[in-house]
Amino acid sequence: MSKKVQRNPRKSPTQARSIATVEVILEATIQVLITQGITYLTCARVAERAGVSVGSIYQYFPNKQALLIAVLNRHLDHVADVIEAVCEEQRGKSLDSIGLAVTSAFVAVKMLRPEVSRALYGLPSDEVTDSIVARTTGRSQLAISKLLSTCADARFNELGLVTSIFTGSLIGPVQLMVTGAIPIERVETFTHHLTQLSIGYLRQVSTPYSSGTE
Amino acid sequence: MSKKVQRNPRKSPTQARSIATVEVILEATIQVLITQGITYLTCARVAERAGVSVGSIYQYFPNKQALLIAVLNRHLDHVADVIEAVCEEQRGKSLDSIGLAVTSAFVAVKMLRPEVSRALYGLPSDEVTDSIVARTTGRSQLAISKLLSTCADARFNELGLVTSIFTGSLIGPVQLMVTGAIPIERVETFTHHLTQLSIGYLRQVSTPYSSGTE
Amino acid sequence: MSKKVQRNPRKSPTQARSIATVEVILEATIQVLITQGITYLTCARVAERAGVSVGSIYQYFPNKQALLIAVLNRHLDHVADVIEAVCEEQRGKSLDSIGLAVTSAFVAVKMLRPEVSRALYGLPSDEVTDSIVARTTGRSQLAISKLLSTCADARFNELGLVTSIFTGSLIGPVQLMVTGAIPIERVETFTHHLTQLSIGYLRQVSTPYSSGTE
Amino acid sequence: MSKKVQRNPRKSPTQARSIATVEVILEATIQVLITQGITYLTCARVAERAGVSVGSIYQYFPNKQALLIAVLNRHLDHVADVIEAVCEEQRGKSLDSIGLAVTSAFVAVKMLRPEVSRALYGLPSDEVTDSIVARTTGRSQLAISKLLSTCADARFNELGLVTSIFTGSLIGPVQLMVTGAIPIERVETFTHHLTQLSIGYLRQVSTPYSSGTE
DNA sequence: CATGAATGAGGTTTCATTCAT
DNA sequence: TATGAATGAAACCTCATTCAT
Repeated sequence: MSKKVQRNPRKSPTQARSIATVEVILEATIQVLITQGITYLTCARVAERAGVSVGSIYQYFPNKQALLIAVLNRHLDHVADVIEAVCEEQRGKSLDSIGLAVTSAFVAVKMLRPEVSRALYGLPSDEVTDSIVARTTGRSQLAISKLLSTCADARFNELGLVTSIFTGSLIGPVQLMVTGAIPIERVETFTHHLTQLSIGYLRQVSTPYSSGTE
Repeated sequence: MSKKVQRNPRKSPTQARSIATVEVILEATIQVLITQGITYLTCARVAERAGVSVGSIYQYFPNKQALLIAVLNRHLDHVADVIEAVCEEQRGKSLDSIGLAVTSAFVAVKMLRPEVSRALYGLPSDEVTDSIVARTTGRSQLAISKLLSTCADARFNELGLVTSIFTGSLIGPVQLMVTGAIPIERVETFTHHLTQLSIGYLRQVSTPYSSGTE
Repeated sequence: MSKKVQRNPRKSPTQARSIATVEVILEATIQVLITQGITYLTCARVAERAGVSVGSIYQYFPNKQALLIAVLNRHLDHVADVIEAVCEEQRGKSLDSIGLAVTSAFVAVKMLRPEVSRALYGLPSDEVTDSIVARTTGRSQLAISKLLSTCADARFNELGLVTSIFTGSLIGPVQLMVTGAIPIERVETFTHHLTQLSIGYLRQVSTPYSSGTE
Repeated sequence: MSKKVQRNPRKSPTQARSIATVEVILEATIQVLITQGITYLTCARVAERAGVSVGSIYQYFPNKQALLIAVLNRHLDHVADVIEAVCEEQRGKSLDSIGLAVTSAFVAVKMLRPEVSRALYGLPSDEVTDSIVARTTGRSQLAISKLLSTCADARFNELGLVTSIFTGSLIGPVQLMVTGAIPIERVETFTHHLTQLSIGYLRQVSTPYSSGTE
């Protein structure tokens, strides 16, 4: 962890066995993170959980941090992928439609494997993790920002700030849910409220607009 | 060195010095956290920064974890104190007043020393830190929940969920600001937007109500 | 060994206990080197031999290589010290006197603890050890070079080359003796021969010279 | 891939290829030694440099140490071969002729590939390498010793010691040259001086002798 | 009480060697 | 035979914690 920061996997896994091993290692990392926490995330434990030897970890990852980076990248890239997809799909739709779609998508993707989301939220921040978060958050915000500017029935000043607050406002509540502070059975109501939160906000900070007729 | 021949001090000087030392150590912990990050938070570094010996840390704290606990408790308790105070002050006021006051107070207290807030957000979560966060979040939510039920012009169903989402929705954006993702110079506009976010939400999920007529 | 090359001891040992510990560690390093060889020179073994814990080694040496560097520096600096001293003492003397004195001094200092000399000759060369050898060899050669130019009864062209070959010619035979290839009981005869070797050479490559009268 | 259908090769091609592979591996070992040093001499690096797989190394060498042994043996055996040859050729010649021939031969063979000589000088000594050095040095010394006893114009007491010092005195200066401490451009002058060194010595420790008269 | 030297468990990482394909 | 993925023993190094001074 740290000092010599190297980010690339040592060997690009070309063979089938290699790919499987990498997969197994990454999943084991997540499982250790979920069940024991970052404090107990050691190479030995990951290897044991993965059913491989420590050496195999180092065949594919230059150091322990690289494992975390890989896991985090995967998860957050997936989130950004989903957000980008929904943004693409919502181009030119109404404010209400956009608010609902983005909010639902975000909740859904984070609740797909809530323990994973939770474990990754709990990671200690450092320069590397921060930069990954910044990169993927950037992707989402860019997509959302572009989407908002295509909104059929609203125009936004302060587009950057609005996007930040919009996305930011989803994070906190979702964090409360993945950590169990809000009971998971209430996802439906929760999502409904969150949608109202975002739509309410977007309405407040936009000027209504009718594209064609008026 | 010399025999301790000191009588009748107002406060036991020992104790006064102790308190000062504890203070120095805690502040050093925060500084190391801010400047080097949790990865580099070692007892030796804290001692050096504090200008005391490692041994002295163990005079006042049973172990390293206790340092973090103390720092986190202090910070979050302070936040909860501020929230409780504002809740007390806002009893019976209007929804708009409450939304504005709570939001502003939260932003203000987190932005008092943004680097500290940032450093503490970045702490790895484990059972201990989670329980501290839960406890202090609980305090705030309880106060807010009670406050909302005194609101002069609105009534809330789902009070628990509303409180959770209300407070949760503040956390994300504030995190973006303390991490610098939203420029700090824009606190004013930011607070304004955040207020609109919360008030907008609270309106959506409440039923209007006029205390007088009925 | 290698990569992060750091050369300074972490802590300058000020207290008596510290100095003693450093001494014990250095001597243990030499002993392990002598009895087991560089292949088996591990921090654990040094610590065990020194009767301290591994941690104590790292209190005073940033890494394993630093241990070797310290030991090598000490030994070679001592050799250079001795050579410099004898050179000082021989200023202006005759070629025969100089040849005898320098040769004897070199043999004597290397044979003081032949096992140590042997162990250090056997160290794998790398950039760091090479630079230490270069530095201390440089000291000796500079001193000898200056000395030769004060010789009462001879003048040298090619002073640099002569100095190199003169000193170089001592190294090989001495190495044979410290490694046991030449029996140690024969030091006397050995030194005598070596003296003849050097004096013979110096005569061949110098022009006789009488300082005053002629 | 395709079935091996190859019949009646002159030499078993397998064997021919084997020999080539061994050669490639040994040369790769030398190259890694020269360019990276013993610290970085790993089987993986040798394999990469040789353009074969790690497994192939183990096809031909039982372990890593065997690689080094093979390389060292080859080099030092070649040196001994050359010395033996020159000794054979010089039988019965004069002291001057012998001194010149042996010295020149030694310098020449070590300077054939100075980087190789240098790299091998830098090997850490252990029982195995020491025994190889001892064996090959022994061969040279035996040859030289026999040669000296055939010298046309000189007789030596202490033949063993003289041989040791004679050969030993060549090693040091040559080491200075292969390491670059003496500039390589000066080989000519260097060899001349070294010859004077050895001849001078041999004269000093011998009694002149004229084969004819008695 | 304060100090900081000493400890050693535990984590990270390397790499010679094996073996299924 | 050749390959290179997998192994795991063993080395390095850190740092929370203790304790003699």
